Amino acid sequence: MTSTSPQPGRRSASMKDVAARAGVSVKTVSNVINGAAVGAGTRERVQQAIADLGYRPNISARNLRRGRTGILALAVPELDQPYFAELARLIVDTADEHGYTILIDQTGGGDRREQYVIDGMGAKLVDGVIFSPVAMDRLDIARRVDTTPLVLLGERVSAGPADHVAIDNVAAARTATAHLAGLGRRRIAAIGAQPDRVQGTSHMRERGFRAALEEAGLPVEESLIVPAREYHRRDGAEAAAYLTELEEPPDAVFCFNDTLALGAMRTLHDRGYRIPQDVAVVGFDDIDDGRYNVPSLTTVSPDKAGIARSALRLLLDRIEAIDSPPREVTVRHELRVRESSGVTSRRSRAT
Amino acid sequence: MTSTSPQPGRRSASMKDVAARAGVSVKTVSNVINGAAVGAGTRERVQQAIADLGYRPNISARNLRRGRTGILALAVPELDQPYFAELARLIVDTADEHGYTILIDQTGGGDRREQYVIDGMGAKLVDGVIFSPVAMDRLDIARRVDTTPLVLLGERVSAGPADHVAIDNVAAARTATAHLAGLGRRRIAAIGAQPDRVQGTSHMRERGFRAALEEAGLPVEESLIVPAREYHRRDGAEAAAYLTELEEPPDAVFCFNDTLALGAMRTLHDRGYRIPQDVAVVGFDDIDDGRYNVPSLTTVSPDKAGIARSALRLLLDRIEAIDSPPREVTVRHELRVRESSGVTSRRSRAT
DNA sequence: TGCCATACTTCCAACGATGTAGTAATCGAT
DNA sequence: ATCGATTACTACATCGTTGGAAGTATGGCA
Repeated sequence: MTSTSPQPGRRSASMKDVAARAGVSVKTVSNVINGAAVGAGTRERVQQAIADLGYRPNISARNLRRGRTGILALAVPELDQPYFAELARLIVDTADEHGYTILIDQTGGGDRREQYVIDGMGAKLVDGVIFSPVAMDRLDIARRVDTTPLVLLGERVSAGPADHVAIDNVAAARTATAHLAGLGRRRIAAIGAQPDRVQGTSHMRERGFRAALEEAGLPVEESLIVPAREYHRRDGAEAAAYLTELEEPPDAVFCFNDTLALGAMRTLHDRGYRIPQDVAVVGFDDIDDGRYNVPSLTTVSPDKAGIARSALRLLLDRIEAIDSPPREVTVRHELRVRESSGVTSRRSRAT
Repeated sequence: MTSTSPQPGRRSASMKDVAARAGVSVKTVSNVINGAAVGAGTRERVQQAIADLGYRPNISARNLRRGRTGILALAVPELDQPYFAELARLIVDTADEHGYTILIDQTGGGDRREQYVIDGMGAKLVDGVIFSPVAMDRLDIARRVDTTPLVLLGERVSAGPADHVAIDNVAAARTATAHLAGLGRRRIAAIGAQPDRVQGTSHMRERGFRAALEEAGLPVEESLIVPAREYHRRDGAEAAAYLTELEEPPDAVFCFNDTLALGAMRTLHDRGYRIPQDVAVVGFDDIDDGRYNVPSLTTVSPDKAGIARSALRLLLDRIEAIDSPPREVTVRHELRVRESSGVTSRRSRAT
């Protein structure tokens, strides 16, 4: 350690300072940093100078020159939805492996902020965007003029206008509902419909739900399909309250996500229903909460790590080859049967 | 809308293109964008050209010139810890109000990534950092040479080397423990100790716990103070398993965060303990999950919005006045008593 | 010894925006 | 009509970095 004080003034060291100290040209310093061919002795001296001065490259300048920033945006509606929090974690980690940093944008699911996202986030700041839309539909995205590479998450829009990663929501919802029907349940409710949206995840899950009922020979009773404005516990709790007040309450509920299910189970419990004996409950997303809840929650488990990996791969590919046709990736999912629709052994360990 | 096609080639429009189209100099375009004095007619023309070309400023270039980026980093250990997810949401929203964008860095609580954070995140990319440390202690932070403004979250280090926002963890833990003692509990356990750390949140909470026991005239039994490596549900579940296997299990547990508590409650339930009759449980953080859990979780509720606001204010102040002495902000907290330590009326609504 | 390939290194011009200095036009006051 | 002040704009240098062209040793080979 021959280090001297890192910097005399406020301004931090630039390549010029390093070059002066090492007695070489600026470009040579650049070459050392970028691993280009440099003589061993020179390299040594330059690295010493870098250490002495505490030099760190200025990203803005580098990006200006290179035309890219090394930053990718992840735009999700709400970070405190466990599903998005878990997904964000995986995406941040995966991006890190590829040398990218993730900038998280929280849209709140509103038009204005989502429009802002597909318009390229106000400035040339990110090299690409992974976007989980709520308000924007296929048309909005097809109309976009911005050229920032974009990957869509979650809403399965066939032959969409952009790269897209999703699970087969219809099939997943059908499996979940069929599971309930297979248990002998006959009045199966759904929580999480969003009738005001024409497309979107909720719509897919509702379609799968209806299809499964028909396949099982059960009537589709509209009063058992309960809308939920947001997908928070509160909304699930309210929907369940409504269901218990029906003349003939359901004996099973398929919730379009886990937080709805957790909220619903809370209300069901408060009103004296036993789960799963009186009402079986199935959720969607497989968040950590559901595993440890009492009772633990049966749920559709999407391959979140697979979503993160695929989204990043699509995005990085597009950054390199911007004109290739849009691709669709469907990630696998599976049904995890737990206590809320199965056995309730007291001593069963959470899975 | 007199807009023509946004861009012919791949390269997106720069100020030069806008200037050419509007028939003015580049600087005039810059002035229009930055709100400097420009004639009404000229402004009009320039704005039209901006719209026509779909021009958006290049952040890298602007930053290179201005020396700031408009980006703040938020470094937290894990995004899928609900506490951090909820906090991140608030911080993102608050920063947005101030015209800043938040770049989220997930440290995983490890040395390497945390060191990277206090070293300024590898390059001059962000204007400031809000950092919730796990591995780094006071000394590491005092030693840092990087000058990027830094605000620390969560770990109360008196007269620390940097701006700092926290709640009074000792007092909060004491209140929580006193609450349990006040219910007549005599064998009060704690989950979440981290003996290998000298400082940090866990340490503060343990101190408060011990203090409360002494004040209540209860013996401090070391076997009832259970460590937890991480603060996930799994760790809470394991710790609770250990506690139930003691000769004389506890009649109350204070968990150092809510996810530990939720995991612990799951195990307690599995092993036939009734909550709160057999074991009362108190958590820390007031995450949304705890409100809807069965039973709902008594917890220490820190003013998260206050933390977000204070952290941002401190950071923005420091960005402007880098040399002022470090400040400490203590945010208020309160105990939210719910079912896990109180009444368990079946029909009680979640709060 | 002379010539050339090889291996480093330097010089210069960008990247896109903004600050400073300077010029042209306009205005009011004399 | 003249001056100074003000306004509206332009030209140019600059931020820190990298790509490419050009330059300079070094060593090999005839």
